[in-house]
Amino acid sequence: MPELPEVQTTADDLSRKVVGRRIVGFWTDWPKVVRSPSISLLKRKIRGLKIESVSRLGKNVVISLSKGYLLVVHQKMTGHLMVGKWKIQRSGGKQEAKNLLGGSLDDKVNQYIHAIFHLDNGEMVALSDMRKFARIDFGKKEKVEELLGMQRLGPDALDPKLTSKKLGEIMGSRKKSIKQALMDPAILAGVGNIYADDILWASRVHPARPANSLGSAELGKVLVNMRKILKKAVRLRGTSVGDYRDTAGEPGGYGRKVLVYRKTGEPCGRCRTPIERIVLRQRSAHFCPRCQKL
DNA sequence: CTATAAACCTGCTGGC
DNA sequence: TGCCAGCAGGTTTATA
Repeated sequence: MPELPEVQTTADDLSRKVVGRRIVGFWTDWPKVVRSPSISLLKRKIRGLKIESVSRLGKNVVISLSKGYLLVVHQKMTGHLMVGKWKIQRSGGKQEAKNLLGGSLDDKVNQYIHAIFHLDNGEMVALSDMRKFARIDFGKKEKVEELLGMQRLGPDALDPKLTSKKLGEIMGSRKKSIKQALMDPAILAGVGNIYADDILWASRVHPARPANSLGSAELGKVLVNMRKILKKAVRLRGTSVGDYRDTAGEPGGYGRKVLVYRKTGEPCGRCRTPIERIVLRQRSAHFCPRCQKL
């Protein structure tokens, strides 16, 4: 599941691999993947635009194009962008993307390719997404930014301007649990289930604590651990607990470093107490019942 | 305004 | 072995 570190890895890879290239075509077999505008408009307007830069905002991959256009991809749960060369084959009602470059871009990933941007050097940027939740927005910079603004995105989790005072302001009025608040993109952008559990474990804060019940010292710890853990995960090129892959189809390295996520019953790394799992608003949360008191 | 639930999807797991 | 309910989770949309 791509969270901030996975999306950062994707954006960095794309920066290295496709900046300077021109987009010459677009293909999809899943019309819903394009949220805005219409597919025909996207196909017509994107042709010939040059990729100028790639960055990340929250969990969005933001691709700046020439002539003031912007392409925003949200990979949601199982989506990942890859760079390579594929051939789309149709057999019966099924179509299959076959990788022509070899390497780690195996068939398991390729069979879920639902959108392809063709580049002027013959390479492609492909969006593989088993569960078809990913979404693409395209348009003039102002228009897409307005669209992103509609999400009322909170500050980015790695925004250097985010102080513990500001975090206190954001959390102080929230009655929902600290874990839900950390994961709510309208409050804070970039943190998902895996890192939220690890950040709270490192901060010794119980995930079900109301956000507005945390003291300033606790919020300070949450901020420090959030930065430490997210930056470490970026260095390790993300987590592959689910089926996240980088743009070359390789898994991330944080998976082996996960502290508590999906470690129910395993000993806590600090006190050996078995890790517990609870359900918070239909989502699982993992924590140490001894280190993280309510 | 806040908060919650359902919807979007499909592969995998576990129970029978 | 096969079927099927239930689970996984980021975000949007609908509802209270």
